[in-house]
Formats: sequence, structure tokens, C-alpha cells
Amino acid sequence: MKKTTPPKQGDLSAQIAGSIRDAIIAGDLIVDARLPSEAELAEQFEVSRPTVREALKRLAAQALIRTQRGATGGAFVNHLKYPDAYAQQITTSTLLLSMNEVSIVTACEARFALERACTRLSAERRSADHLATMRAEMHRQSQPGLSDEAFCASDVAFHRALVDGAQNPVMSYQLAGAVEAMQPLMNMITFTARSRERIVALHGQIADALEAQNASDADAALTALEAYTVSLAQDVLDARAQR
Amino acid sequence: MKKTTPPKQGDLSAQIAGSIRDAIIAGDLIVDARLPSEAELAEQFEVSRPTVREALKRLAAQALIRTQRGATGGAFVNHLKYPDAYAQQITTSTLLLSMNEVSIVTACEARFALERACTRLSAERRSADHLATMRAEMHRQSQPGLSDEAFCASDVAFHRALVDGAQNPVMSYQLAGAVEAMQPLMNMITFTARSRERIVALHGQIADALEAQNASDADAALTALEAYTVSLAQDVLDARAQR
DNA sequence: CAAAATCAATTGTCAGACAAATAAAAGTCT
DNA sequence: AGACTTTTATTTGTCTGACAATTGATTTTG
Repeated sequence: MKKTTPPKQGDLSAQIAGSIRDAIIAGDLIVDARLPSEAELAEQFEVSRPTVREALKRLAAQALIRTQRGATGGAFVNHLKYPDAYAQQITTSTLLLSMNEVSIVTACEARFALERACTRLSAERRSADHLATMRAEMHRQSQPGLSDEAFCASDVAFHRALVDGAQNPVMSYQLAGAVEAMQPLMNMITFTARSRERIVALHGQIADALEAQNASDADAALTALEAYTVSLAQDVLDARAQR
Repeated sequence: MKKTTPPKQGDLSAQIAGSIRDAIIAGDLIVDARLPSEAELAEQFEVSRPTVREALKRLAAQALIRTQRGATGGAFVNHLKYPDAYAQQITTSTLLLSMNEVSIVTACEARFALERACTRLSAERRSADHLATMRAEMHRQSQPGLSDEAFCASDVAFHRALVDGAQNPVMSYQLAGAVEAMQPLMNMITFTARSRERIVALHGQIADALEAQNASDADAALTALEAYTVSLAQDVLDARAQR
């Protein structure tokens, strides 16, 4: 946390946040360690307290620290848990997709390629619980009165169960963006044209394959789902171009 | 950006940051749109300027906005570019791995599964440039005087070229954490025991397969590399346990 | 007309103060 | 003595007001 060779780029609060972040990543500050009080940090870095506070807020925004008021309060190095990392990943992925004119084809290709990376593990290890979740979501997707938003949410839940079935938390984390950030995209593009029946049928193939621990069948079903999604998107875009 | 149904959780600065973030994600604030000045925001949200500033710093930490001083300055919705998202992903992944006692086996499994998801696309589309990068990194890895750190960095560069060969930026982004965050882990674990020769040989198999557009051979080589990495980690851990 | 000086708006930083929360310490009653 | 209450000290959260630094726009000047 010392001011060793500060690269002096950006604002003071950014520099200070960088110093503390580096200290955390380097392991100089371990989880649950308490940082000096804001007043002490201000003295150490030779800045005012508001500046220190801005730096701490930057770190808090990345879930690197948490703060607590009171006598024994202060800023503590946060144990970065999976849900926090998930949320960040989803936010970042959503923004990245919405701001970079990524084609649906490219996004779909990435999403399904990553999801297929889970099939082998998921076929091998999925628990009864994961299978039950898939079946339940399929059942929900078959209900006639379901809104488009709810259908998409259920779709996401189904695929998350597939990914979680691999029983590898690192995998689940990495896939969070790919699976969840697609929801608004699919919502916007395909909800007018898609056949829920067909999607549920493909979901059924995937669930059956995973239950039978047949990874290549699950692979094939995912590929078919990808092809269907891409063709839907193509149709919608064509219709839009003609109009 | 209105204070519509504020969930009132956490600090004021967190609430305000959340409001603005939601507005950006919902598309109410488009890229390069200028936010009101800090004074105006303070008035709108009925808080003081330091509180607004803390909120803005939170958003800046996530690269959602950028600020500019001067007459026409202010806070602008930032175009989230891939490099920014990469950096965030790598930081988050690194912390997640270091703070959650993830076993080497789990991390390796995820990493190589994701990387194998790229082989089909990369075999199909890799450019001469990607192949040249791989060869160059392999050449560097063969030099005797290379430090462990430099070898690892080159290793990462090689795998990044593999991933980038898929010519899918969404894929490259999603893989950034998996590929780059492993570097410190591998560095710490296997640098004592590994045979560079063997690793370079496997890299050669991968590069050859991609050049021949043979995805399944590349797959097999990656699987072999995974097995070798895991066995190395196992050896090191066993030796550590005996000591 | 072009260059220089001025201006105005905005963020960056600072100082000091008070409020709110919180746990430890001290005090009080049974 | 022990349990409960009150006080106190520490720390973060927020506010007010001010000034410096930056930078584009405006005005002045050669």
C-alpha cells in the first residue's frame, strides 16, 4: 500500500485506488484485512479525506472492499464471492454487447461454442437437481399464458442449469456473461418470430441427452438450437431490411 | 436518470450510482451522452456535490463513464471498448481465483474446456498472422536464458493467439479471464517442475493442427497439455504434502 | 483575418464540521 | 457478582463552502 513508484496517471483518487488495488492483488492485503482509517490514509497519501473516499468508492464499486461504520468499522478487503463476480460479468457483458455493434451471428456463435464446452462435463456430472431444474423450466416454457420476458428468463435458467451441471464454479462464472447477457438480445430480436414449441423440443433433447450422459447428443441439440436461433435472427433482420 | 422507485439500499452514493447505471443499461443515456454537471446532479438527487462525486467515481471505476475537465467538460457515457472489458475481466478472475480456494484441477479443467471451444473456429479462420504469432512465441519459449516470468507471459501470448484465431471478439473477451488469470497460478505452481521442451512440443502440435485446419488434432493436443499441467500440479502438491 | 488575452463553466482538491452508527468501556441496579 | 443501561470513543457518511486547474468559447488586439 506504499506509494512505491506511482505511475502518476489520472486523478489522485484513481492513483490511490490503483495503489490499494495492486496491494490487494499482490497479496499484501489479505482478505478481511482492515485498511487504515480514511483519516490515516489521507495522511499517508498526503491528500484530503474526500479524495481518499473517492478512491475507496472506486474500489467498492469493483467489490474489492466493503466498508462498515462504527467504532470497529472501516474498510476491509472483501472476499470476492461468485455472486458478486457474476453480477459484474453480466453487467460488463451486457454493455459490451450493446455498445459494440456485435452481430447476432457472432454473439450466438460465441455463446453456443462456450456452452458446448460444458456438455461433456455436464453429461458426466449433472445432479438430479440440475435435471429437475431443466424439466421444471421446460414445463414452465410450455405454459400458454407465459409472457415473453418470463419465457426468456426461464430459457436463461434452463441454460444456467446446463452450465452448473458441469459442477465447476470457475466454468459457471466464466459462462455467466455468455448465458445471461444474451437474454436482452434474444428478447429483442427473436421474440416475434420464434416457435416456443420448437425451442422446448430442443431443450428436451438436451435434457434427455444429459440424463443419458450422452455428451455428443447434447452437443448436437445445442448446435441445432444455435442454427435455429441464427436463422430466426436472419429472418427478422431480412424482414426489417425489406420494410 | 430519475429517482423512480429507489430501492434505498446502501449509501446515497451507491443508490445514485445505481440509478445512473440503470439509466445507461436501459439505454436512456446513450454512448457519449453528457450527464448533467455535478452541481445539477446534486440538485436533482437532493444531495451534496461530494456525494454525487463518489457516485460518479463508482461508475468511472467500472468504465461506465469518463470525465473531462473544462468548460465543455463533464461526465460522459463511456463507449465500453474491448480492452477495458478485458482488463476488468482479468482483474476479477484473478481475484476470484486467489480468494476462493479453487483447486488447480478445477481451474485447469475450466480453462482448457473453454479453450477447446475455440479450436474448431480457430482452425477454420486463423490468419497467417495468428500462426506467425504462435511460431514466434514458440521460438521465444525455446530460448535457454528465458526467465520463468517471460516464459509464462509468452505462454499466455501463444494461447491468446489461439483464441483470437477464432476471429470472434466476443469469444476473445470471454476467454480473457480464463487465459490470462491462469498465468500467476501456473507460475506459482508448476515453474519448478515443468519441462519447457515438452510444453513447446505440445504447442507445436497445436500450431501444426491449426495450420492444417485440423480441429480435432488441436483438441487432442490441448487435452494432452491439460493432462500434463494437472499432473505437474499434482506432483508439486504431493511433494509439498510429504515435506 | 489571425493571434493573443480574457472569460466562463466544469471538474479536482481541500478544510472543517456535524450526524449516524457501532462496539467497547464505564457505571448502575438487583 | 452479574446483568443491564449509559456513556464514550472511533469511524464512516454527508454537508457546506471555498479555491485551483483545465479547457473550450469569447473577446480583444495587432
